[in-house]
Amino acid sequence: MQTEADPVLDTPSEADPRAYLARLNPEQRAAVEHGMASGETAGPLLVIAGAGSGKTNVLAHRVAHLVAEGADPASILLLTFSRRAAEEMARRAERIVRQVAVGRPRLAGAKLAWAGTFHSIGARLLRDYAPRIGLNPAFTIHDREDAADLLNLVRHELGLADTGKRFPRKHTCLAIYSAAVNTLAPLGDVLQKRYPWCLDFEDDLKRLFRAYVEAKQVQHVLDYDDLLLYWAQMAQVPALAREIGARFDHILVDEYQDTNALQASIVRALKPDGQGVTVVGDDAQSIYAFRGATVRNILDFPKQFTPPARIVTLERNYRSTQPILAAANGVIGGATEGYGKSLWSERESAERPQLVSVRDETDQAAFVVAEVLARREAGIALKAQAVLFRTSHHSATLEIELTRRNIPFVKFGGLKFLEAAHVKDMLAVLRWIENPRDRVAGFRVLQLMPGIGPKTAALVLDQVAAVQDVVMALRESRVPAAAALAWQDFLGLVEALHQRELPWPSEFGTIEAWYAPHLERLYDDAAVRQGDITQLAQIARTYPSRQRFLTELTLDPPDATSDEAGVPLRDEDYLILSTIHSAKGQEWAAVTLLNAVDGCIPSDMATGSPQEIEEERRLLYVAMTRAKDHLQIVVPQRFYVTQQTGYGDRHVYAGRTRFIPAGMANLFETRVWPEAVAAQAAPRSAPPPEVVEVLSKMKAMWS
DNA sequence: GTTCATGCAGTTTTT
DNA sequence: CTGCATGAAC
Repeated sequence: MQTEADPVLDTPSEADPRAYLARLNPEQRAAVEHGMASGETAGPLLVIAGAGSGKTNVLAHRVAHLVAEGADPASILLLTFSRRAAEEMARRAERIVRQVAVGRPRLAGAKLAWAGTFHSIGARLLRDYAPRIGLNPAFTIHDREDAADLLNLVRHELGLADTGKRFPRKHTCLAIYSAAVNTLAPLGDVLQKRYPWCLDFEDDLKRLFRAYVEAKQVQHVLDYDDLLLYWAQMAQVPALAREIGARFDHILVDEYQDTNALQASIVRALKPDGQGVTVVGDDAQSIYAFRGATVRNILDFPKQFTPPARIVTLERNYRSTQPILAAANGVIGGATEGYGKSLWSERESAERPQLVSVRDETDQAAFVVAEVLARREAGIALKAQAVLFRTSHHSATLEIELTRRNIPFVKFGGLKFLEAAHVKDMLAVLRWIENPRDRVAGFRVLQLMPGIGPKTAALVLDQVAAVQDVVMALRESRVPAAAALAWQDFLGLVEALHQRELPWPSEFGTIEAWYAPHLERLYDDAAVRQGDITQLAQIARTYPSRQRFLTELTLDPPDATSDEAGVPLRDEDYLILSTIHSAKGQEWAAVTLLNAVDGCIPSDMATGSPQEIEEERRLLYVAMTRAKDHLQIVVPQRFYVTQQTGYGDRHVYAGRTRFIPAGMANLFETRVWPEAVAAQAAPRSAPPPEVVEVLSKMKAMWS
């Protein structure tokens, strides 16, 4: 995995303790030193950091500089978009501080205690302050699937499932709920704007959400949105806001363009005058509106304060060649609103980005494989190459081809390890032990046993919910005769776990042993799944406690999947496949973008409003600006319609993405692949027959 | 009450 | 292709 360039690593430690500042360009240095001249106070600061402009580096330097100049590292709150970004930032800042620390023991062991995502910091603060706001500090956290399951349970209890009309599905309900919470908008507005087909259900949805909130509270469960919402509510209480605000002298927020109204309100509540607040972002890279993020946060940030926040703009790009930037600037140039800026680079190159026409997705996959291998021959490791796409399934054909050709790859985005049923089973057991009121977890665990279905499970859970002593309640529960044997086994497990006979992580093994026969019975491919559980056990061992394991795994799940072989070893070379969203903040020597056609980018799911289309434009911009030296944009001419039998040839023709109109063609080198076939231009009715490697096999027989 | 077979509908991006 | 609801058989 490549991340943004890290000049710190390349520079030997110097004699001058502030030599690190000399490595920065004037704008970067202004951002790093803002508000730190003697007698000055650090007012609010907005850093508009174009793609590849050394944003991570500037933030890390600013944190380091703060510490070097006397700030307490424990009083610095660093909010990032992913935990990976937080770790990277902390690592760099601590490294710079160590360089300065010679003869200053206070600095030597400086650790950034409060660096993380909004959600993980929220979880930590809420555990701290839980007693003060009537929350149980042992709350468990529901991921999206769990939250949807709970909504579903509540929906059935309210009888909304059988109204005759088709009620929105559980994931849709959750999406609506989440949108309302994160944008701080009334339900009616959300429905009107984003879910007009659900308008008829407004009253039912309100009822559902009220019951959902109540259920979460009774069960001591928080969902993702609650981590922000409760934090924000806490910050609305003046005394608590002062107390929490005072813990942090400095608040720095990365990727500010992708924060939502709720997150902005938290920062504002903690630091109403903006003192000590630094936000960094790039409005041109705002790609999370679907999650409630609003580019208004960054556009309106300066004028929230009097006097307004200072703005520093970083336009010098250290990543890409000038021709790549020219093309990216061209794409974003069509945007309607934003902080005007134009990236420039001193990295000259004669190579323009390529626009490659291929016949269909099969040819696209073949093209990518050929080019990737050619570049590897030329000395560019697979890890330094990435294939990006708008939606997870766009890479399906390519994945098959890569597997067939034995080319290792890791895919980011899309299906998650934690969504596999057997992994969820194991986690549900742990969560239910941690929090016996967690009904979704209990419901799942109980139904693992043969003879126990929804009715019995619900009855048992009712009994457990009513009392303090869970083990006792379970022992007294009656289960059908068919389940008797499994039930005794289960009681043994629960008793052992509740008495904390086994310290973490050895209790994981106990649960694994209990689960093994159920796994065997429930799934045909138990062996493969057992492998995942072993992997989960490995992960479990790296956490100090069950609670930390559950919390951090939920908030920061492993995000890469490859094929069944599991994630390749660290020292192996592998190609990167990633959704554009998951590629944020990263860079590669060579980037190939798939399916650059209307319908894919912009996704035909997202052409409803001009704002949505603009977000798709920025998505293309983000993809293009990940490339350092080589950029290829592939345009398949037609797509075969899926779900037809055999060699059916129903297909649709697609046009090149509207964000690269004909007028921009001079910014690219246009190519057709494969070249020879283009000359014949013979239309075909079926995908090309696969060429079987017979010749080499013949030879191999005798070697 | 549980489990299994059948049919129908939906289908992006993620903390 | 998958998830979800429904109804029949255990």
